[in-house]
Amino acid sequence: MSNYRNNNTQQYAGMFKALSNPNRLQIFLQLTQCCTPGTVCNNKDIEVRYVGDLGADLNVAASTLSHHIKELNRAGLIQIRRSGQNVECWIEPEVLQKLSAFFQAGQEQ
Amino acid sequence: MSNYRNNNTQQYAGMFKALSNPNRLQIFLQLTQCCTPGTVCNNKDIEVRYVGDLGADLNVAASTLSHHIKELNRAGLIQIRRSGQNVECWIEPEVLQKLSAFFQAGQEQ
DNA sequence: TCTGTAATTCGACATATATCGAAGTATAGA
DNA sequence: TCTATACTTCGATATATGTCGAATTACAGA
Repeated sequence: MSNYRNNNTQQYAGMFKALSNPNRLQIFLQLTQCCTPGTVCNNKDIEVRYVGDLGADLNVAASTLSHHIKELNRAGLIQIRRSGQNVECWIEPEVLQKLSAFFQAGQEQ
Repeated sequence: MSNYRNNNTQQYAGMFKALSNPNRLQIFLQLTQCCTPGTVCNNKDIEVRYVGDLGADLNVAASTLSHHIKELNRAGLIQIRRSGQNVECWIEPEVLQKLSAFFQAGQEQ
């Protein structure tokens, strides 16, 4: 047993732990939605959202939201960057590719 | 926001929670390995293992192993069936497809 | 029926986590 | 410099989780 997945068990377990909380999963899913309803999608754009917006329909305290953002970032799932008063969040496409491939690896043989 | 992923947030969060424990993730990964080292793979076979074997290199008590198997099953990630003294475990291929697609959905647009 | 192996259930316990509110920091704008 | 907004940090707390060992159940074989 020694393929790339088994060598990174801790890392993946950390990602899944971050996604195991329904509120965090919602935040993550919002960041995977590439365009706001009614607009045209553009392949090349990476969707960026502000922390505050991500928590808008989540019904948690600001401090809790901040905590969740930090956890997602720590797990390597999202990137964050301050922009004035706001903090921008986004997902690097490689993260989604990596996770998708993780579950495909078992199917291909 | 209303695609198939967002409508099943709880279900997916449950799966990720099950995979968030390193020992459970190891068990899951073992079940995705379709053939034992040195043998020839066969597409058509679903890999089945006994509970005891899955815990062989895990260093947890039998009761803990049993608990983890139950959690994985409860999350819908693995199937179990008693076979004599042993209990067989396996992953339905659709589960892997579903999880892989979950992370692909954000990339395709 | 007895024995041994495989697995589960149960109760206990230490640790981790989700959440909150209060207080603090960072930034923009008047 | 003052104020408002966005976000973070901190401490507290209730709840969930991972783990164990002991006891129990399921089954196979002598």
